[in-house]
Parts: sequence; structure tokens; C-alpha cells
Amino acid sequence: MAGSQLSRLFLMMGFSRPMATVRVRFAPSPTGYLHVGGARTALFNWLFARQQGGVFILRIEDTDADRSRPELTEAVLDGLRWLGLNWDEGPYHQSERLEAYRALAERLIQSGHAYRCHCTPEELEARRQAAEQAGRAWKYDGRCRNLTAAQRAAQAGKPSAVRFRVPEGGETVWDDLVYGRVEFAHSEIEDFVLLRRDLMPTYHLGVVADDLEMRITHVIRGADHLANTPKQILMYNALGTPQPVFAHLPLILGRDRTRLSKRHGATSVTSYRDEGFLPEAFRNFLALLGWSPGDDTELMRTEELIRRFRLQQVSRTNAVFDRAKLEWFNAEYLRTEPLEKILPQVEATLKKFGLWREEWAGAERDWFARTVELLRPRARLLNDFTTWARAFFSDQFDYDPEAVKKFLKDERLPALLTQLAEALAGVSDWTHEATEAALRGLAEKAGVKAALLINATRVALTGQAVAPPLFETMLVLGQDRVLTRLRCLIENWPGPKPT
RNA sequence: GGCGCCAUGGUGCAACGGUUAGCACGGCAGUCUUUCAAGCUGCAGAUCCGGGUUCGAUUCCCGGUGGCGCUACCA
Repeated sequence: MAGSQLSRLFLMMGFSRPMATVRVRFAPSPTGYLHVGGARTALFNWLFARQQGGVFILRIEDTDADRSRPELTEAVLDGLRWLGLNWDEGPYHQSERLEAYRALAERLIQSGHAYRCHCTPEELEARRQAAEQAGRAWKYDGRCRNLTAAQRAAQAGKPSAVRFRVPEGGETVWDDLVYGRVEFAHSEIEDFVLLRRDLMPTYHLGVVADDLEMRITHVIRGADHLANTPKQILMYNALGTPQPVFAHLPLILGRDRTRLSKRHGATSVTSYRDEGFLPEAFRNFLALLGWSPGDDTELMRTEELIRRFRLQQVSRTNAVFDRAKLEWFNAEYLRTEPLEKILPQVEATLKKFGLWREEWAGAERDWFARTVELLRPRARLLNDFTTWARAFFSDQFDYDPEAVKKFLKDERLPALLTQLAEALAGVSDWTHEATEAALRGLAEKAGVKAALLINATRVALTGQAVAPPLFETMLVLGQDRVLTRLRCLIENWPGPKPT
């Protein structure tokens, strides 16, 4: 038979059994921007899909009309695009599939797995309060669970919600790819609402209907959904359909160990983009929040992440978001990525700050590349190119007060720098060697340390106390600029003047 | 409160019955140097507590404590 031949073929290829194509989804609700936790969930889904040759689906869960903001969908997509998490299907919108959810709810009523509940939200709230005041844990009391035919008929046509009929005894157990065996007693699960009285589906209905419809094989989502899982499994059982594999991800916390939120600073991943983080660095950092390849490897390009990622290796412990480490990753990528991959990103950053000049893409392309190469070992964020390294791309820059204080305090400097400008003006071949010889020669003649001149000149040329090695800096700035900036500093001397 | 999950230095991860408990970030010190990074060297710093099981527990079991999550006609 063809099937068994196929099985044998898979066995020969090293697969234990022929598996259906992996299909995973990221299903954000557009109630906010793409935050770090959501981005990590999306990343893990994406890594798994890419590794398995599967399909990564994007689904927008926008059934809460009060809280969903359509324009935020675009913000979420924006974040995913920045991170390079491309999706193969979608984005699907739940708001466009309302009929399907209503039909599924009806089907569950027909099969006896769900029922109409006529309790109003106000009544429910009152009973909940009463129970809590009496010190009892509230759970829907099942008032409408077993109405007689006559009672149902009396309510026919009136607004009602649809609730799932949770089995009375027993428990639901599943084998989570991350958390292992997890079980919940049915007695702990209330008859949850599937369809609201306004006919909008709740999360549970929408998720199960869509995961079924989209043939999702693996549900990879935050551990905050752990307690939702038995409800959904109950629905799969009621529908007589196989359930997907579940893999829950530990949560990402802020420094104070509470859930990451606005209080902890940047909450949207695009704000990290705006600060000048590289997407590949951010991805690498994110991948290591709750997962490790099992050894000490940390720097992993995307291909390696895809190759080594294992859901089974995902940790069960919540992780604290460590900004300092993220910055380290970024600095590392800034220094070590192939220059061609960095240049366009520096270009985009300069454009964003209005410092870009078109000739750097044309005639002065080499100059631009050399300059970025010179600067990048000391940069931590892309934005450093427009702030700290501004003087390399613009003649308009300020002297950092700290630099002035540190390196321009010697009263002899105005005179010395005047002589230095003269000496440098006389250099005919503008090379590292020639400029260095001119400066050191002057230092020796004047009887001062070369470092005094070097440090002061660095401030003159860059406005900063920290910059690349001076003679390399002179080279990329060129003779005219160097002389101009030296004279400019002397004329506008910000340090102590000779008495 | 109930239910669930988790617990290795400040942080992220290793060690899945036997290691002087490893790596990275961060911190500190030294080195290099033309400032600052980078690099190199070194230092400090952890198995939540208590019981078991075992020749032997970070590891397995139980209890406690703590943290987090859920507890909606939100997702």
C-alpha cells in the first residue's frame, strides 16, 4: 500500500513517522503595540516553522470591539517586519470570520456540549459579589446548565450567551512540550462563555475554531495561557477532532520581576528600532530569553538559531529582560557583522536624523565605508553615529563639556594648537604617518607630551573625549576640515585662557 | 482566597545522581594604549529552607517559603 511505502521511506530518511506539515501561528490582539513578550512568542513560532519547513501564520484576534484598535494592527506588523519575522499566510482577521464562530457554537449546542445562558452580566456580577463576600470562590453556578425544555422555550428569542458544558468529574491532562504533563481538574473549570450575548465570540471559541480551520499543528504561546488550555482541549474533544501539540513559553519580566510593561521603559519593539538596535542583535537576544542551545553558545546568527532551536529546550522559568545584555549584543553585532550589512542601516539612521548626503552613496561611497568601519568598534547603538559620532558626518557639532574639562584645561594649548595648525597646513601628503610626524615633531620641539596635543586635537575635531584614534580620524576628515576645526576651536576657545 | 506553574551568583543560561557547580552580561582590579571601546589577565558573587530516597543530591520525592500566572460575556 502506498501509505506504508511512504512510512518506510520516512523511516529510511530518519523520521519516526510521516508528519503532516508543521503549521504554527502568532495571534496577537491589536490592543497595543508589539511588545517584547509578543515578539519573543512570534520569534519562537517563526524559528520552529522555519526549522521544520513549516508554515508560519499571522492571525489578528480583534474580536473585542471595545479594546481593539485597527490602526494598531499595522503597528504589530511593523514590529514583525523589523524583526524579519515574515509570515506565510495571513494576516487573517477574526472579525471577518464571525459567522464561522457562531456556526461552531451552534454545533456545540446541538451536540449537547454547550447551552444558552440567560443570566445577565449584572445578575452574574451580583452573584459573584455575594459568593465572594461569603468567602466562597466564585465560579459560574450553572444556573442555566440544565434548563428543562419548557424553561428553554420560555426564554427562546431572548438574548443569551453560549456556555460550554464542562464535564462534571475527572480532569484534563496534556503533555506540554515545555511544561511536561499538566493537569487540571474539571471541578476547577467553570462553564466558560463561548459566544457573548452580543454574538461576538470569546477568545476560546475563536482560537479553537481558527486553529482547527487553519490546521494548526503546534500552539506555541505564552504561559499565561496554561490555564486556558484544558478548556480548549475540552472543546477539541467535544468536536471529536485531534488537538494540536501545546508548547507554552515562560513569561518575560521587567527588572522588578513583574510583567514587562510601560513602566519598564521601552515596551514596543519598534522603540528599540528607534533607539538604534539592529534587528539581528535583538533577535539573538530574544531567542536566549527562555531558551538556550544547551551549551554556552550565545552569539548565533539567524541561520544558526533556526538550526539549533528546540522547543524541548525551552525553559520553564520566567526570564528578566536585561537591557545591558541587549546592548552588549548590539555592540557585538555592530562590530562584527560584515560591513555591507551595517552600511545601509547607518545610512537609514543618518537619513532619519537629516545628516545623510547623497554623495556617500555615490562618489564618496568608499569614504563612507571607511568612516563607518572606523567608528563601529566604539558604537553601541546605530544612533551613536548621529550623536556621539556626529562630527564625522556634519560640520555642525558641539564640544562636549566633559571633553573640554578633561582635555582643554592646559593654558598653553591655544598657542600650541595654533602652531599645530600651521604645521599641519604644511603637510603636503595627507597620510597617517605625515600627520603623526608633524604633531609629534611639534610636541618634542615645544617640550610637551604628544598626548596633550593628541587629546586636545581630538576635542577640536570631534567635540568628544572619546573617538577613534586621532590620525585615522584626521585621515577621514581630510586636511581642510582638520585645519578649519583647529582654528575654529582656537577662536572660540572654551577652555581656560592663558593669563 | 482557590487552582496552576516555577525556584542555580544582580541578570540570562549550562551542569538532566558523582565537576574544585561551567559560560555570558553586568561589577571591580590589572594590562595594553593617544582618549574610549575592543582584546588579554585576575577578583568578588549562586544551587530558597526543611525533611526524605540514595554510597552520593543542584539534579528524584514530600512539606514549607517565595515569585509569577489564571481566576471576565479581555485576549
